[in-house]
Parts: sequence; structure tokens; C-alpha cells
Amino acid sequence: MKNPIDHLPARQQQALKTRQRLLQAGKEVFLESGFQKATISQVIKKAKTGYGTAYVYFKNKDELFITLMEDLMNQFYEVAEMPFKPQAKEEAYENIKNQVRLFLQLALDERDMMKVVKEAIGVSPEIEGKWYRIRERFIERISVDIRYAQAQKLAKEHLDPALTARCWFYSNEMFMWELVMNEEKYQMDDVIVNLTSMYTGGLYE
Amino acid sequence: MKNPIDHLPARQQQALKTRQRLLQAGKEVFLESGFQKATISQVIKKAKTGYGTAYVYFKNKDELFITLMEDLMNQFYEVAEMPFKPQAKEEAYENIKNQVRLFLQLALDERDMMKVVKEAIGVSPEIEGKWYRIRERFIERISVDIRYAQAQKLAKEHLDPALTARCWFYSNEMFMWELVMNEEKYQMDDVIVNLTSMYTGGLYE
DNA sequence: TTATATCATTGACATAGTGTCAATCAAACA
DNA sequence: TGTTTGATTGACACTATGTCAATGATATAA
Repeated sequence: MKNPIDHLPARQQQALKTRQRLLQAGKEVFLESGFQKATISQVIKKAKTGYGTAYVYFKNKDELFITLMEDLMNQFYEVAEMPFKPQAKEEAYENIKNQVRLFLQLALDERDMMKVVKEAIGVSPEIEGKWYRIRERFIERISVDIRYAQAQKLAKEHLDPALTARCWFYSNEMFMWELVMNEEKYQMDDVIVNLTSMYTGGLYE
Repeated sequence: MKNPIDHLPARQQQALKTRQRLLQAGKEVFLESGFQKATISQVIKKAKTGYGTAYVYFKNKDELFITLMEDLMNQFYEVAEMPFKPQAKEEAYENIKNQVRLFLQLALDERDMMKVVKEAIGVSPEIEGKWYRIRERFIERISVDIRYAQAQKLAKEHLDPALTARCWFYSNEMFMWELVMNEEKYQMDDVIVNLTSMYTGGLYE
């Protein structure tokens, strides 16, 4: 398997390597210091480049972080796009439970990075926008699933799919952050069962 | 009605007035510029004080903002402590709907300030902590309500009150932020009915 | 009334970060 | 070999923070 880098002129190779060093150093610095406390000086020091070099490859700290986030965000997109075609209420319940588990597990697998992401969302409007788009994609997808379940006469038809999807995703997202920030407080399985049960069956008899 | 300030020595009166000027100026600056872009220089200019004066009365920008937030936060506490003693499912539904409405209405009545609060929560760990405490108070209170409803045989007993309360509050909180940031997107009444209906009855038949 | 103590007020300063840019350096090319 | 191109650099201008020794005005005591 050939690496496409091998065929580039030495100068471009060098440039790509510099960029890679900055990304790697950036990741380490963000994980060590968090988003706000991370500085370009820390990054360039670790990457062994001059100060201005960072600004050649990235507009600013936000853009550097967004580049680092992108991989992770794509993983979330994959979870969002999972198929959902239940034939019965029980199947729906199982499908939903699985998707919740994947969502929470992905966040916990990248727990350290997700902590920084949470901080960055609060600080940088650009990064908040990135997360907002992921959220809307999940909600859009869930809305489709709800409409499908309604068409199958599995779900209550008087509920608005968009609002219900939003409500459901919000709960999931917030529990995700809770688990990320505070891993010991709750058992993931308890959260999943309770969330899914509430969603599918409601609180009252 | 006597103002307690009247009885203080002139020097302390002066000091209190300076503090008040800083608070007033702070509020204006935060509303104009948002939390991050607001600077102490803007505040002291508007308050007509020297730079160092701001630091005499407030440790930093965060503390100044927290002082401004406190009134608003107390109003949220009041909503959190509302009584809840329904005798039947329908009464519970109505009580819950009312509390949601009060919660959302309070946020919308202070919409401009709440926008700044949202930004500040993301940026300042201290302010995040303040909001966190409000959230936990709501959740604690909702847990009690759920346990009450369960004891009355109104609510499903297999659901964990703490987790269910958290799930429910998370949905409310996120819709609240959505309405605050994006007033036109949804009708408050639609949100309330859908949320409450989901909560009490669940999605599936 | 005057002297002194007290404490609110002040802005210059040290510090720390950002983003820019003209200069430098080394690879590519003619 | 000389020239061009573009990657790299750190000094600079700027903006903000938080501190503190000095200042000034009020309260107090003699």
C-alpha cells in the first residue's frame, strides 16, 4: 500500500509533516490543558515550529481544534444514520436501546476528547455550530423514524415528530454529557433502560 | 419607607453607589456585547470609575456577572419549589404543564439576559456551577414529585425517580435554551403540550 | 479647628495572550 | 549556477487582565 505522500515533492512533504506535527501537538495540548487554557505557544513549542507557522496552517485555535474534532464528529454521524425499520413495538424498543448504547458508548470511548469538546462548544461559536449541525442531523433522522413508527401504527399519531425527536435527543445528549463529565455517578445500562422505557412508554400508567 | 442606605455614613453611601453604578454598567455592557466580548474597561467607562475600582468590588468579570445573575436565579428557584400534590393523572398533567409554562415563560421574559447567561455558562466554570446547582435543585424536586406520584399509584413504579426526573428536566432545559436562542422556531404552547404529553404518556401505544 | 487615621479610588505596570508580516531560508527549476 | 517559489520564522502592535503603591476625601480624636 503506497502512501500518497511519497510521491509529492520534498517541500510539500515537509509542509504536510509540519501540519501533522501541529495537529498532534495540538491534540496533546488540548487534552492536557483543556480548550481555554491551551495556547498557540504551547502547541508550537511541542510541535517544534516557529510561532507564525501555526497561523500558516490554521486560522486560529478554533480552526485547529475543529480539524481535530472532525474524525470524532464523523463517527457520530455514522451512529445518527443507523437503519430503523421495526415491525413491532418490542423491536422498536430494542433498536432504540441499541442506538442509545452506541451513542453513549462512542462518547465514553472518547471521553477525554469529549470533555474538551464540551468546553470548546461553550467557548467558540464556530465549534458550537459544528455540534449544532450534528444535533440537527440526529433530530432529523429521529423524526423520520418517528414518522415511520406512526405510519406503522406503532407510535401515537397525535405527537409532533419533530418536537418529539428533539425532546428525545435532548435527553440523550444531556445524559451523554453527564456520563462524560461524571462517569461514576450513573451506570450506563441503568440510564439506557430508563431513558428508552420513558421514551417508548411514558411515565404514567 | 426608609432606605437603609440613608443611615450609613456618607463614605459608605458613596461606596455602595459606586458598586451600584458598576452593576448597572455591567448589565448594560453584558447585554450589548455578550459575556466574552464584554471587558472591564467598557464597564468602568460606563460607570465612570477608575479601572482598579471594578476590582475592588468584584474579583473579576465572572463575579460581577454572577452578582447580576443572582436575582434571575432566585426566580428559577421559586419555580422549582412549586407545590405538586395531584390526586389523579389528569391533575398531574395539568400541574406539570403549568410548571413547564412558568419555567419557559420566566426564561423568555428575561430572554436577553438568558442569552448572556447561556454564553457565560459555557465560558466560566463558576457560572456553570451556579447553573448546575439550579438544575440539581429542579431535578431533586422533580424526583420527589415522581416518588409521590408513584406512591399514589399514578406513575409507573419500575422507573427510577432520579433518572426519570433528570431525563425530564433535560428536555425542558434544552427546549428552554432553544426558545431563548431561537424564539421564532417553535410556538411555546406546542412545545409544552408535546413535552408534557411525552412525559406523562410516552411515545408508543 | 486641626491632626491623624481610615479607606475608597485610581491608573500605571507587569504579564500574557493574539494575529500579522517583512525577512529569511531552503528546495525546485531553468 | 542563478533565480524563483513558497515554507518558516520571531519580532511587533494590539488587547486584555489583575495588582498595587500612591492619592484624595471623609471620619475621628485631640
